[in-house]
Amino acid sequence: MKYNFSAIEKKWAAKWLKEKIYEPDFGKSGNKKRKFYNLMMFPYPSAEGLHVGNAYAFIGSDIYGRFKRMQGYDVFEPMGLDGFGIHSENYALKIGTHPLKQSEASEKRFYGQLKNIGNGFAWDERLETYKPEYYKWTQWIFTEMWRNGLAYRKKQEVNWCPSCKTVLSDEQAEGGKCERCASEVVKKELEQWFFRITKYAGKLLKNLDEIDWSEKVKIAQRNWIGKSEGALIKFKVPISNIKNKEESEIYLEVFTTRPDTLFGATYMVVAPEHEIIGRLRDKIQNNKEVENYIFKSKKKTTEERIENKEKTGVELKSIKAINPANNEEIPIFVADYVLMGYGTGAIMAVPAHDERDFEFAKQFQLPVRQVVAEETGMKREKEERRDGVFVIVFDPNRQKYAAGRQENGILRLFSGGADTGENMKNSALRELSEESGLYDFQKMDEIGTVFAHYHNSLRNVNRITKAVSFLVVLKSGKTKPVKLEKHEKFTLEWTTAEDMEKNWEEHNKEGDFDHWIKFLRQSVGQCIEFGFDKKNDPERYKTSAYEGDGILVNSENFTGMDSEKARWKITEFVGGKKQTQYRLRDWLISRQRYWGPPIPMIFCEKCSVSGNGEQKNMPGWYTVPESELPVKLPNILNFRPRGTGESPLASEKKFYETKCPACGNAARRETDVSDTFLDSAWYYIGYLMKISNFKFQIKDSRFSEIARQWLPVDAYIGGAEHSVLHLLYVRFVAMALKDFGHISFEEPFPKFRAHGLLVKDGAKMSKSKGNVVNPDEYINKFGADTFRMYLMFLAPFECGGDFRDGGILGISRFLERVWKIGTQGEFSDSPALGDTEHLLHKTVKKVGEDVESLQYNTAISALMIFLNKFEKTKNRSLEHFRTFLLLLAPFAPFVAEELWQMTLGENKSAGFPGFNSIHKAEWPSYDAKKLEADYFVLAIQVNGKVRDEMEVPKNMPQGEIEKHALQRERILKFMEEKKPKRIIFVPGKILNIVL
RNA sequence: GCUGAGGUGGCGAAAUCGGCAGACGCGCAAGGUUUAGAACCUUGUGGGGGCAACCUCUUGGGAGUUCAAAUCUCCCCCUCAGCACCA
Repeated sequence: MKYNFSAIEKKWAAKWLKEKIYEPDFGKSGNKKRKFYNLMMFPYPSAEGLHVGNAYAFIGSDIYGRFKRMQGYDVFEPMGLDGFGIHSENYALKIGTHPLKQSEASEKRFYGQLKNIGNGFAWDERLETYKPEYYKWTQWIFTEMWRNGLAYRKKQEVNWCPSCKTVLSDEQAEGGKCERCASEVVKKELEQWFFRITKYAGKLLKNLDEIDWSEKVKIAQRNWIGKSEGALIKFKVPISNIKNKEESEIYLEVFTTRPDTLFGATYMVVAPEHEIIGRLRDKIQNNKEVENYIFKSKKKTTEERIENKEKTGVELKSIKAINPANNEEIPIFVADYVLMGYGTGAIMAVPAHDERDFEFAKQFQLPVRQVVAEETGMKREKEERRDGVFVIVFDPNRQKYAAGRQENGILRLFSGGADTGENMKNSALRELSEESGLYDFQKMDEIGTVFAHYHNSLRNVNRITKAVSFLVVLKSGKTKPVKLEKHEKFTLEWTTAEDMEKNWEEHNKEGDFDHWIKFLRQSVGQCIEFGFDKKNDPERYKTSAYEGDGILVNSENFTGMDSEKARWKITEFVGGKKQTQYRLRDWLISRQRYWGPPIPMIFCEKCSVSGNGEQKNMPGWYTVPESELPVKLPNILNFRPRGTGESPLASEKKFYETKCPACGNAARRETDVSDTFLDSAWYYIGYLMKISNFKFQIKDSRFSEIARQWLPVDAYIGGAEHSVLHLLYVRFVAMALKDFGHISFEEPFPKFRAHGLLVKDGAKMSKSKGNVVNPDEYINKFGADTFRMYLMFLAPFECGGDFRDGGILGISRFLERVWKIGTQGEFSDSPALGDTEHLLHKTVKKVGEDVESLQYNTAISALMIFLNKFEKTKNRSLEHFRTFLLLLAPFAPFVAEELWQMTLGENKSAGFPGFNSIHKAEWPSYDAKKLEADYFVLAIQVNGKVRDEMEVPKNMPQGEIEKHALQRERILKFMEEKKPKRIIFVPGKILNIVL
């Protein structure tokens, strides 16, 4: 009999559907099985048909579901179409049809394809997000958000996609490109609807620690939420010549994570959109220049901002701010490296300890004041506290640096203890002259301070030195006689920066020279910037800000304090307050498009004027009463996006004209539709409502009983590309619904796994490359079973795989062989057990464990290994084969079912009522005692190299094994008559004889 | 630049509480079968050396720990993915 996969697949698909073997036993009495909600991300029907990437994800998820079903769970594996939204609409526009008509075609096409991949879908519960009975509840969720203060309208600069002609959320405009069509996103000021997802930022972040998700998705969400802790600090901006006294006390508030660096704040920066600019317009001397700058920076596209990171800005002349720490007057700039959307839109700039501020300060020649000193070297016990100055000397004529060469070859910097009361600078110069004889200087600069831990070998003591460094540039190389103390034995030497660094690095045990290396590098950097050093590479010796923690300097009473401790102390000192800031912004929910659920809101002009409305701060706005939901999307002909910032519905008088629910006067419906991601933010609940064709309501007690039984989802599998889109929104909506009292859980997916990306010949599949795999083609040619197994055999499911045509033949051969052995193979009444039995038990264990951890590739390999052995077995056991079929069933459901039924034999009438599908059969178990054979092959090593192998009975004691091993000819040869020094024995694996 | 993942035969990949590297499959080669081809079956298949038994080298590169390293530690190189002035 030939393996006719298409006939087999057709037959069983129909039978399974008829017998409803994949329909769970919802809420029926007597259902004692544990439930298992196995969910996969439903597709959006935007293109020609089901993408092979979808098929890959669905098959991988289905294998897990089938495994769970065989383990005795009542598995619910629903499927539907996410057909509302821009992607489906864009596709309809592209091929020139109406989205409504297109959706009918897509349904046919997608469901047809989905039925061919061999998944155990519960088809009765399928749903489509664009059906009114579904989007009624999408709209209801919007009204609930509104009623609970989580939906609001606000005018704000938003992301606008000129190609899709609509606004986008931050999540959908990552990297300045539209998530859908990859067009450049521009900024536009528009009034829009938002969901207050930021209210849940803390919970969204915190719960991540408790849910079992792929780590990379958790990391992506953590980064996106972007928590940082810091302080809000107010800077006074004194304004003179103002008559109104209140007006003269203006404050500029900043958010900072480093209040400990406040004494180093030498200027401030506000974002171009900051309100203070408009407010002080008259007071800004150069307001024309400022306005010009603001205009230019607004015109910059995101791409320009990313590509050209050079800092630009303009000072707000004639107004100043007061640093509250030291009452110093500091300038204020407007610069677009400060973003309005984060913190307060204004910063205190600490160029010494922030890389961006440092860059800006260099460009505008603003003072850089160090206030945190790094600790270098290694902390030791019993350290002597010292103060010291260190000098780096550069001679522009020689283009070389000076150091003292000690007798032990180590170069040292000219240095000395800083005597109390003596001016640091003078002390440094005095030491330099005494030790080197140099005296003719043209420039001297303080480089910086560090706290250096090191061991002083001369005196054999450990030290912690507050080390201040200076750079001295010579006018000439003239010298006078040196005055050295007894212990100072060294001579002046001119050397290159590179040699000096190399010298220290060679001797740099435990970081003893770290501070000198740091001083040198910063000094060379300065010398290059001043134009003295013309030889060294500016890139290599680039100066930079120190952003780490350390010990405070130049900070009045806080000097000497740990920077971490000083954060809160200084905040307190200046009357600031602690603040937790998130990067996450509110979810922009409205879209100026046609194909989506109309936002169910009504605006009444009259109520707005008189200040009436459902929400105090938003007069004139009313929700559509629940009894009137859904607000149906009208079937209009002119559905093309306008690009005016308004939806096509805004031209439909019949649609938008309505009456105010409060006062009864003429009012206008909202004409924007909601974001597609809201449709998919609750679909896992929708599948359960579909049981009653949406007659259950989310608030319904009958529904909550079903929901209690079936939610949350037990296993969710999908693509990592939705890490911060769908997967964040869906968690937020669940949290909100829980707080409103509609559901009892706050995390909808306690377990989520991201599958890998399927590529073709090493490249991402894309239409432009023409390397898109059409699943139908392969299913027609090889059958769904082969196709499924091939996809899963490529690589670990969570890594993705590379689709190469050649490999599919391997699986095709494998299933042909399974078929052959099942239909033509002879089974014995008195089967030989032995090795085959051991291997079978091993295979049951391996396949079960691998499927549980989604390592399908190695599970399939184990099945192949078993088949290879089974083919060679003489008296085959039918029971063995049928156990093998059970293991194969999740991967190749059709052929496994066919052979299972075929080999049922007399069991066919063994009292099973109805249809006894393999997919409802029990997953086999293994006997731990039968996992191992009675003997094993031991590798014998001599000095770690394998030299021989020996068959050893399972229970032979170590002593006896050694005795045998040491008698073997090959081993004796490699031992060369030496005595073993040590023998290492790893049971079942290795015996290593060390000579 | 930052973060995450990764680098193993001609290819997809196995092996990670350190214990025989390359399982399984593709491809390739030889043989069988066939009028011929396809399909199928058998055997072989990391590199170098040797008629052979066998020896030797090999997990991106370099050092280290160990009886033993793809696996642990340090340094460096490369690839992919995500983020990108987040104060």
